[in-house]
Amino acid sequence: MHGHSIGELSRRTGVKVTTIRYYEGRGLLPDPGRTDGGQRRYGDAELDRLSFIAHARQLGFDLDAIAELIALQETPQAAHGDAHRIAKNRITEVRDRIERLRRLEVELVRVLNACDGHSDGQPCRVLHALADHQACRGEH
Amino acid sequence: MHGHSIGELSRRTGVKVTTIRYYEGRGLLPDPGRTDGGQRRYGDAELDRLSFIAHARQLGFDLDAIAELIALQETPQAAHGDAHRIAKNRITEVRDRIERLRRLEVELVRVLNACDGHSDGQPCRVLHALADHQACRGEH
DNA sequence: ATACGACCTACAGCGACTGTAGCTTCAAGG
DNA sequence: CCTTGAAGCTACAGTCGCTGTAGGTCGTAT
Repeated sequence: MHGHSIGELSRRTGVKVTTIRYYEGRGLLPDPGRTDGGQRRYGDAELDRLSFIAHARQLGFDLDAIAELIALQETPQAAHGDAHRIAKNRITEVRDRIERLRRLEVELVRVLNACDGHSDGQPCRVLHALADHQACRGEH
Repeated sequence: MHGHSIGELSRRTGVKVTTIRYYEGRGLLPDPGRTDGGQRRYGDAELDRLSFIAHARQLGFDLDAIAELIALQETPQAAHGDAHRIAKNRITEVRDRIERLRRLEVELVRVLNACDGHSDGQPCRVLHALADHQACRGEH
């Protein structure tokens, strides 16, 4: 038997078996060869491509962006502009997300500090602070 | 006619009409009164609760956590511990997320810098850098 | 009385998987 | 060669938090 089984690909890339099949359904992986019994057998090219996908996913690219990047890989010349654009978009997204999360953190700390945790019998002021949107005007 | 229509609640809270009905289905809002014709009519208590939910959602609490916070509001005494725990968990989540995004940003910049964008005819090195998981060991 | 916007229910779809049910196949040990 | 058990197969439902659609009804102003 030559070729890697789907389980072996899974072990080597950390991508779950069901997810690999899902990627195939989405067109990110080609229909691999099959054994007589109908089980998938992969070559090293598929392993490389799956590693690429896994890494790009960890970097937060969505599957459409990854499909586009794969298409660029297949036409190596003149792909710089597109690849750079996709990567730059992603960096911008990440920076925006960080900025928003930082403001969130500030406000969550404010909410938590609204109550000292000791005024027994009184409603917790955290709950009140959560209801109060006035205090965080412009933060989100 | 007394009571607010669902559209009025929507306008006042910024929560879409369909979303308000969805919250009702999820048990976050009570079954409100209805007109003879079957349209929902809300009081101020529902408006307040919806504002609470909207604000908590903006802070990234999931609907289960919000349901728990609402339950705490209804039993004001001794709710401090729970409310603080939920809020602290959220802060921890947000900080983790920021940390991971920061590492992501560093690596995305590395990926983008892998190619100067000018070596025409050669495959773009951004694509290679995306495939190469070795260079970012331990980063994610 | 009519027009028209707002409302109603019920259900399908999104993204990126995950989990389940109920099978079949492969590879190793006896 | 035969059995066993892990690994594989398909197909479809469920996750989360909505959003959108279809096809109808209601409320209010003129």
